[in-house]
Amino acid sequence: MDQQSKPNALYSMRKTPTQERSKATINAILSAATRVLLTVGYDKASTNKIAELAGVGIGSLYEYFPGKEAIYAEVRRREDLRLFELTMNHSEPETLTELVRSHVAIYFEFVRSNLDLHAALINDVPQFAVGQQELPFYREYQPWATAFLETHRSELRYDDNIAQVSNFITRATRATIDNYVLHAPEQLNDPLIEQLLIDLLERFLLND
Amino acid sequence: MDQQSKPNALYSMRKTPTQERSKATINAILSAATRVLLTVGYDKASTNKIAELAGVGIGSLYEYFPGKEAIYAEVRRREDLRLFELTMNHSEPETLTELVRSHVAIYFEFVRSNLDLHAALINDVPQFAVGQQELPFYREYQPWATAFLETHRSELRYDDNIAQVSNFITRATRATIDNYVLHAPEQLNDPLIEQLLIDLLERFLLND
DNA sequence: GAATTATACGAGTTATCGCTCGGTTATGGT
DNA sequence: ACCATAACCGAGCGATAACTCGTATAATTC
Repeated sequence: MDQQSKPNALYSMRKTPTQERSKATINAILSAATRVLLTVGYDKASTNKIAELAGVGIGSLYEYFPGKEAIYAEVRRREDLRLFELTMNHSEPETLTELVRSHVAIYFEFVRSNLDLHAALINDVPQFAVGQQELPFYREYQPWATAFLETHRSELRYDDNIAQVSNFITRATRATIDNYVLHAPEQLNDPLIEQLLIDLLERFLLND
Repeated sequence: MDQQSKPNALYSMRKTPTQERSKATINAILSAATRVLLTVGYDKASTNKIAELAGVGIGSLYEYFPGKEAIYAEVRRREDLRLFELTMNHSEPETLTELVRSHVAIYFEFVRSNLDLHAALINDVPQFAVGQQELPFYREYQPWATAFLETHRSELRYDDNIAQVSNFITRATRATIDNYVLHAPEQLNDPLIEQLLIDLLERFLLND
């Protein structure tokens, strides 16, 4: 009864900060964690190292995070949130073609703008699938995209199972680009790849 | 001059075994490593634990592997090789449609047959992209697939950049299925998903 | 069957890690 | 001005990790 029994206590924060300086501390920790990840990798990153680089006492680190997993879960969550906002703040697309093109382009630009970090997040940082709350992007974007497809039903080849189709193309898009980030980052600058992906999605979706 | 200066000494084996019993030892280590991965995860897997479960002295383990990374690189390599053999030992496809269908089906079956292991390999085990030799599948399958597409050029929508197109669809296929393995494993049993992927690829490739 | 080489072993050394705990310092409310 | 509490601190403990090295045993060679 004494210990916290939240289901995913391992991956969420401990205290919720109220004052400004504590938020600054948390940011310093997350920023240092990012730098450590890029220099020594997830495996050799330690809470001590992160705290030291952040200029923060190790005790303070444990005030806010139960461990290294939670820190990197938060780094990932914030990046994911950033992607979501980039995607949604863009001008509302009118047509399906517009949707596909702009969202693919946004994700390409997103990973290109900080390639090393995203490669490290995809490759090194475990995703704690079990018990962790879903990432913002999948949780928020998915219903939105499904609704969009619904309103464009007439143009679609698949007018059934729209939710699953929407899910499928979201996954395929992100997964394919992530694969290039990891295994062939140099090709991300080749416009052909982006063109191929857009083609792939349009041909699949559109009732030509 | 004394120390080995192989570029990727970290991820390859030390001694190459000649006798039968040493091969058995290596197999025991790899098998134990797999079991440890599935029970405690990559992070908490240790060489000591692996050796103990394998019924092998810790000294013996270090005769063959420079560390935990190398062990899991080898586990991954062998699984990848198995996939390659499954794919290539299948009856030679005649048409593009046949190629797409059978290879997609083979990969679906491959991951379904040992879901936990593949999820762990994808999620937990770093891929040591830098300095590590490419995996067998990508190295061997890719040229073969490209050649196949070349001989079916007439049916293709893209008759240019065939190598890149071949590369692209291979990556997209694997990446998409892997994404389901990680984030929505239950849907792998839904025939709709497999159908969507086949559709996606055929529409993209074929000059209808 | 002796010499050589390959294989196996595991106690022990060294390093680092995660994390606590007792305590100090800063902030905001009243 | 005072107090409650939020934030910060870091020495140090216990656990566990990676990895070595001297030694013992099995296999192979000639």
